[in-house]
Amino acid sequence: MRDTTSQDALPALLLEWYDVHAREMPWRVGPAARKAGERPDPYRVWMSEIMLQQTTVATVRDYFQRFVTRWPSVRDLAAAEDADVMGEWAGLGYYARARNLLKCARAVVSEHDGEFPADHAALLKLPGIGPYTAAAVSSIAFDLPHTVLDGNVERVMARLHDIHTPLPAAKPELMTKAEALTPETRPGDYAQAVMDLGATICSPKSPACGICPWRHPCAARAAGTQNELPMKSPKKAKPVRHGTVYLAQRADGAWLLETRPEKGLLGGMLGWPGSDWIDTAQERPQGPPPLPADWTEIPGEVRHTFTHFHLMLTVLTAQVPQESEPARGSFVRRQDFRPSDLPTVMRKAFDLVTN
DNA sequence: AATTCGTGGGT
DNA sequence: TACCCAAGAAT
Repeated sequence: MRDTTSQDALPALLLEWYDVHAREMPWRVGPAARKAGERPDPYRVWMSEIMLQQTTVATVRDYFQRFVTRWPSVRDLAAAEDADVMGEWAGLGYYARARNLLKCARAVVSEHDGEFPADHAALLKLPGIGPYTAAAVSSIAFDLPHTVLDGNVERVMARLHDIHTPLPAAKPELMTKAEALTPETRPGDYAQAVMDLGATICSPKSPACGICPWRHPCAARAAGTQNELPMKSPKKAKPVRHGTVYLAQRADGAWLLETRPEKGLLGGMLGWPGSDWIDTAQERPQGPPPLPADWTEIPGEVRHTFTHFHLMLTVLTAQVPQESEPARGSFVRRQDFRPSDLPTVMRKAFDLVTN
């Protein structure tokens, strides 16, 4: 039997589902409380959206709690030291987000009197806020009818309309479809509802079509193509790169660390001095050590995969005298050093040396 | 417009 | 093991 659901009925169907099945999150005001007039704190909504970029909810929860506990307001965050914010972000990845997080907080204080603008265009101008996040903050925090297009919405729209154009080429078309469905009433709940649907029902693998509020109007389900959508352009293979890092410990126990340059991989993060990382060289790149010492190679190596390459790191370590003068980096006393301040690949090197 | 930018968990 | 995937932005 052909579906007779009107397109106009889709938002209401989804909101009805969301009223019952909304996921609970520390930054979210649930549908019942929102109906009672409660609004989420724009600072917390913004913080969560930045953290959630390409990152799972499960991973974000703990980071979010630590950040808002340590910096409860945008003014607190704007006043923070760069190194403290980068250290707290360590392990979450995509470190440009942390650098822009600080820039954005400071811009909100200096240019917007410490209040996030509700205006979509004004949000777009802030560091680290792109089309998705501007729509998410304006809709979720201010209940304005803007359309979020994230990976969930792309998948839901591709299936709902049985669109076979591969991503990312399909994005404009998917955005048009998503905009056509965005309601004027409860746009904030609707935005969160589509994403919840994509995360819990219309999942990438084995979607639970039988319990989906949109199962009747879904074109992919009718065609049986839901498991193949969305189509994606083939991705390139990852090359292997090699490098060397040097872990020097001073007589008093201090470790030799350096803050990486602002731009590029792991920009602004703490790390061990070392060589450049280069593609499959026959000989391992060693570079010059940060200071002359009796360097010992640690058996085994650090293997780590980034977004676009695999890395194999040789780890060298040395005990050096108290009066050492390194050519690079500076010694950090043990009580000032938390391994959790390191990005994961650097923490792996530390673990290899200390375990 | 194609690349660059992390990480952990699931399969 | 290897690949996929997650509330993308900047360049």
